[in-house]
Amino acid sequence: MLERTHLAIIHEVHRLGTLTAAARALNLSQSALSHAIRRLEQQAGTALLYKHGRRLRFTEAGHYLCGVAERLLAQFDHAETILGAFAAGRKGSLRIGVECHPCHRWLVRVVSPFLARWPEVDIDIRREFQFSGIAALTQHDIDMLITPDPLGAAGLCFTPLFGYEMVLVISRSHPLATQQVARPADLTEEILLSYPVKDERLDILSLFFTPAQCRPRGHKHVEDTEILLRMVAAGRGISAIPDWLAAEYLNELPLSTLRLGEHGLQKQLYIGRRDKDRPAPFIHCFLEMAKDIKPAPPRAQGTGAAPQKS
Amino acid sequence: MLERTHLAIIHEVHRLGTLTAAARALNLSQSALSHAIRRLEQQAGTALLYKHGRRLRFTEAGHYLCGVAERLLAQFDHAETILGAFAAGRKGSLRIGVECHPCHRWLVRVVSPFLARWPEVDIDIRREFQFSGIAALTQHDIDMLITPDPLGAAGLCFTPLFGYEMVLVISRSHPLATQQVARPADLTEEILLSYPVKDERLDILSLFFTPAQCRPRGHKHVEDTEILLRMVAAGRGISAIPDWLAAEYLNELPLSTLRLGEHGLQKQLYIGRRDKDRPAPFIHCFLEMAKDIKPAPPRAQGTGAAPQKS
DNA sequence: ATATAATGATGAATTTCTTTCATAAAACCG
DNA sequence: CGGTTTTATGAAAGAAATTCATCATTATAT
Repeated sequence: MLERTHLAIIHEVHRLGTLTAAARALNLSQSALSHAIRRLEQQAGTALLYKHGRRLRFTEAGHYLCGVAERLLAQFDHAETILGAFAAGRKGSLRIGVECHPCHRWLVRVVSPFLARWPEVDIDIRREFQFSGIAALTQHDIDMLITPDPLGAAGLCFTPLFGYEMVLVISRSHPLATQQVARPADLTEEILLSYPVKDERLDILSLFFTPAQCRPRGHKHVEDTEILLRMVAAGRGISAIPDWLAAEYLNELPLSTLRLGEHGLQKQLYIGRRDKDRPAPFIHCFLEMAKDIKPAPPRAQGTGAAPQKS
Repeated sequence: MLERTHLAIIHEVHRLGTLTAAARALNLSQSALSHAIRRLEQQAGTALLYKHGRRLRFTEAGHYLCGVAERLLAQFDHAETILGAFAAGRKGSLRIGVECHPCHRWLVRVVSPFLARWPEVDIDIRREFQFSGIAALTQHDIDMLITPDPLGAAGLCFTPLFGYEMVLVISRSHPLATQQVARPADLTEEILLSYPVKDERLDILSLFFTPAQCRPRGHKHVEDTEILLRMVAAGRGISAIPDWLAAEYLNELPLSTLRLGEHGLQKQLYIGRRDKDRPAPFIHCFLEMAKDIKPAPPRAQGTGAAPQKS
């Protein structure tokens, strides 16, 4: 079997001209190389070197192997370099699961500086999970999960990122626009617009309507935040989004925000990872950077995570 | 050090899913693979596999190595195939030295069928040598030498190919054209046209003029046979070429041929090779094919090697 | 020419590395 | 739960590579 060591020997003999020099370069004895070449020749069934004077010359087969050696050794070296980058934690991939649809804009602001700092790390953001984000994290389908619902699961740990309040957004021309607080009973004739997520994962349903044992008249899924809010502004429905996201659009669109119930629908965003396996350094770094970046965009600095009253 | 065996193990584990199956495929025990992977991981400084249930899954680094393995193993396999072709004597290169300028046309007729029969053998024909063809053969610069002058040298053996006679070619309108035999003294006013070869390698000089202690009036070098003979036909000079080569042109050009001296200048073409190293099968084959093909071209079949009388 | 240095080849002894064996631990399945 | 499948591990055995000592050959210098 042709091995890497054989290629290394062939290569050094070619480079340095003599067995003795090649042996020095490889930290081996001349005898070791001589034996190794002889073994290889026997296995290959063909001579690779022949004596010319007291030097060695390559046969055709040997010359061919020389070329192979040069190419393959370079690939081995490269592979080991990359492996070293993996080992040093410089290289890797970070698969981030996001169970919080409107978080996209915030996430982009975390990811950009991260990618600059870790040029060898690939980021992959996933929003769809076969079962749940928690399961995906446990099963190594993702490496981090950003979620407002840190369901306890063995081997996972969650770090809080920031608190926020889910607020109701309605058109500024809506009859309720003058109110501060919305109650479920006020909204039974409305069309609810939401991201395309299962009902049980919509807080406005599970934490607002369902406890009051009522539902909105209709429910439509909208993928894009911008479109969703334009539909709300046009009076085509109502929606519930984080306060900081609403703040971004209040100047641009004719919208009003109302608190959902007496105390508001307070939420907290968490970032979770597997506790068991010692995380790569860049995972730690991502966590730190995520904690530092608040949801408010730069132009609205100072708004912070404080609930936004309508 | 990353070795081929490591790549093979990684590859099989990836292909078959379990260590046990991979071990079967590699004719090793499951334990051997487990130890080998563990050693590799320690050297690399990073995990490559981790347990998921009772199966194994690849880490990112492991996945990367998987890709490397696929590429490199294919290259190893290919290299071994080629090496096998070298060993079996199917592949190689045949560097043929030719010390007989006019032999080119004959050589082409040997090489063509040879190349068809040995598709993996490269042929290289060389006419220029640093010192001599014999030296080139001895020093492994060429593998075979076609020469009319088989100077004995240790470790070489020569096989006769065919005999021929060097004949004088002159214009049909030359005063001597009616003669059968030319003598040196008849030609002292002529211009000798020859291939660009050192004087001592020109038989007409060393074996015809010099013994008679005379020389032609002039001597010019011409590279191409066709041009050389057209110049002769035009009365611009005389030349000496093999009888079989002259025969090819007698119908096309107004030439006459004369015997050089009483008994003619009889020559024999030999093919030489190094005796010491057991030759590759295709070298043997080339030798056999060369022996079978006579200098007369197909359209003049039957002329054979018999000396051609003018 | 002859001595000297350089180089490769070789066989036996040694060392190192790999592989196996036996067994444990964990996980899946009915 | 018990049986089966799968990986992990330590010790022993086996295989393979390496070294040591030495010889043969060739080139170089005296």
